[in-house]
Amino acid sequence: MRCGNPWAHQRLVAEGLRITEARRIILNILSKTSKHLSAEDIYFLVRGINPSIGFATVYRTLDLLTRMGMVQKFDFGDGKARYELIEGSRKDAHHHHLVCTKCRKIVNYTDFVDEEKELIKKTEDALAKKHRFDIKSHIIHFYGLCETCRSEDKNHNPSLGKLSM
Amino acid sequence: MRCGNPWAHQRLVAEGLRITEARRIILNILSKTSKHLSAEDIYFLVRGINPSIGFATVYRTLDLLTRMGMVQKFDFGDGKARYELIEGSRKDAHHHHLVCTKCRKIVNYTDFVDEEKELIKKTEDALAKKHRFDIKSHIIHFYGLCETCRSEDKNHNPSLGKLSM
DNA sequence: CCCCCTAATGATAATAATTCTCATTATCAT
DNA sequence: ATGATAATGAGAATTATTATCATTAGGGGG
Ligand SMILES: [Mn+2]
Ligand SMILES: [Mn+2]
Ligand SMILES: [Zn+2]
Ligand SMILES: [Zn+2]
Repeated sequence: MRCGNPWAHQRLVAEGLRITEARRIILNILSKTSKHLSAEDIYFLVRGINPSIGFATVYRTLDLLTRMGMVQKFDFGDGKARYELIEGSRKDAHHHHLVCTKCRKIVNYTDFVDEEKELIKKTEDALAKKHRFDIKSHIIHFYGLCETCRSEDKNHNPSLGKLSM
Repeated sequence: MRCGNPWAHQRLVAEGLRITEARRIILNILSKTSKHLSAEDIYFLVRGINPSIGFATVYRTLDLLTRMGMVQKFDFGDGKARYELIEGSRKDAHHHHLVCTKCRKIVNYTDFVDEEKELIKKTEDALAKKHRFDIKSHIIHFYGLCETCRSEDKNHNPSLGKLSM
């Protein structure tokens, strides 16, 4: 059972879980992208490789990997969840997000993580002590308008746009 | 048209929107709590005050207030959105969240915002410049186990619990 | 205070994402 | 290779949220 991802393979085996084709394919897809794929996105990519794999299995697998802590599930404000493999499998490190509220573009950023990392760590420790939490992870999202959407807005901007119902 | 919230009242009027009973009630509910209410939670509270108000109006109002920037919509990982009034109406300031992934308890924290605020600001500025974004808001969530859930876990913890499918 | 325009609403149907069910299949320890 | 059973595929079911549309009520002008 050749698997492109020895790290992920081991984690599954360590939990007594089986290495199935669906899991292999999904892990491969996730490890090859830095995009933020929805379950449906992943389903279509999976079915391009093996059309016999079902949608439910994609959901089940994403949920499993999320519960195992190998995948992080995000909500960026459109109706659907997005998934991303966590460091350990892909080599690029933990990062935060910049989200355009208009066109839904998502930017991963790892800049400034030096200072940021330090403060996050400090905050985590202090919060853990103060609120008696065992902190496992965090999510940091900045929301705004990307360059494109910002300039588009400058033109036709009647106060606040279509706000009424 | 007495309204418990002059600030909110003005914002609505300024946009040419009507001050309806549903809006008044919902704004009042939101301004009286620091909980993280779902649309359904709010619907039941609303109907305790005026049972003739419909669920759709609750959704519409929450969406309107969110688009106006008076309410922030959150996803804490359970299937439903949660809503919180933004500073300006309630007097307590912007805050971040600590979420227990087991019992779903949510803690608002405003501790450490001094250092945090500074870094957030710095990060925002740097990101705005680097990625040409006009940043409007951010969300910071820490996930982990609260004290209760942590100690419960210590007892019966077969490796990783019910992980399989 | 009354009228009128129309934004806003209530009831309910419709959507869309996600989860569940159950018969069948495939993984893997033996 | 075989058996126990974890995992799957297909599709039904569930659930949160949104759309539709006839009716109501907010509020400016008289
Ligand atoms: Mn990312
Ligand atoms: Mn909060
Ligand atoms: Zn954009
Ligand atoms: Zn807890």
